Amino acid sequence: MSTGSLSITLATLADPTRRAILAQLAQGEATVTELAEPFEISLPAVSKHPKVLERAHLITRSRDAQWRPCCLNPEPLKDLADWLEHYRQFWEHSFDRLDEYLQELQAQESQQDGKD
Amino acid sequence: MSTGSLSITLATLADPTRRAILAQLAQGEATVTELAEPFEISLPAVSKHPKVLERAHLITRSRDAQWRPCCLNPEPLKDLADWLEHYRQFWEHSFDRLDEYLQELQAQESQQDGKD
DNA sequence: AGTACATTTAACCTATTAGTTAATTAACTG
DNA sequence: CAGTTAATTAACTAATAGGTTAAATGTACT
Repeated sequence: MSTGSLSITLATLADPTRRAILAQLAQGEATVTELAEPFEISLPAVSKHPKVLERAHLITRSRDAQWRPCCLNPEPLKDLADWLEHYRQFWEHSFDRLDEYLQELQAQESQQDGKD
Repeated sequence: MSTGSLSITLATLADPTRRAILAQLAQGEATVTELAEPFEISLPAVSKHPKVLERAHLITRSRDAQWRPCCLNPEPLKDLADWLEHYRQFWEHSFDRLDEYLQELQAQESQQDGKD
């Protein structure tokens, strides 16, 4: 995956309204008006978000008469997850390292206890 | 984790320079000058990124004389990974579901074949 | 004290973003 | 065909981001 599309994915997901829209679409397809319902902002404001999500390939849209149902597309999320995997070791092993450190500390203290 | 900090994490990661810096820090601590080395932009421009990364808690910084070594902090990445998990089913089961759907379709057709 | 190095701050510029209201397009319905 | 509903476009605004160059700060070395 290109650096560029990862940047676009992340920038698109950075907006909480868009993440809320994605969460709603995780429950199934929805039209713009349906998506707009939970928000207090104007309809044109909401309407811009599917466009942004579509440009980032996070959703796809079809046409059903005057409705434009939106559908979640998980591929960019998978790409993001793949990128994140490179860093997993850093959060998974940090407890181990803390643990190691504490054990080391205890070992030193025990040595001192023996000495004094 | 709050919606706000996820937004900050994502917005911070959306910049490719900052992701490159994180990748560099995955190899170990580095100073601003060291971090700047691979980039063509000015030093003050680079210098702004650690500030942003620090605000997002993606790095921590210490002080060693006139150097300010940066160190990766994986917590926000873990939070992001946790958020992403909610969507994993969509990319992992998407083939399965297509498969299921096709099987369902075939089953219905078989029923109809039986009836008619 | 004076110089050199690492980093940041200040002041500025430009592009982009997310919102607004008003107007427009497109499709169905009576 | 007239009216209604769904969605978008247009024109504008305010805030923010990421870069620039020049100046300032902090620390070490001699």
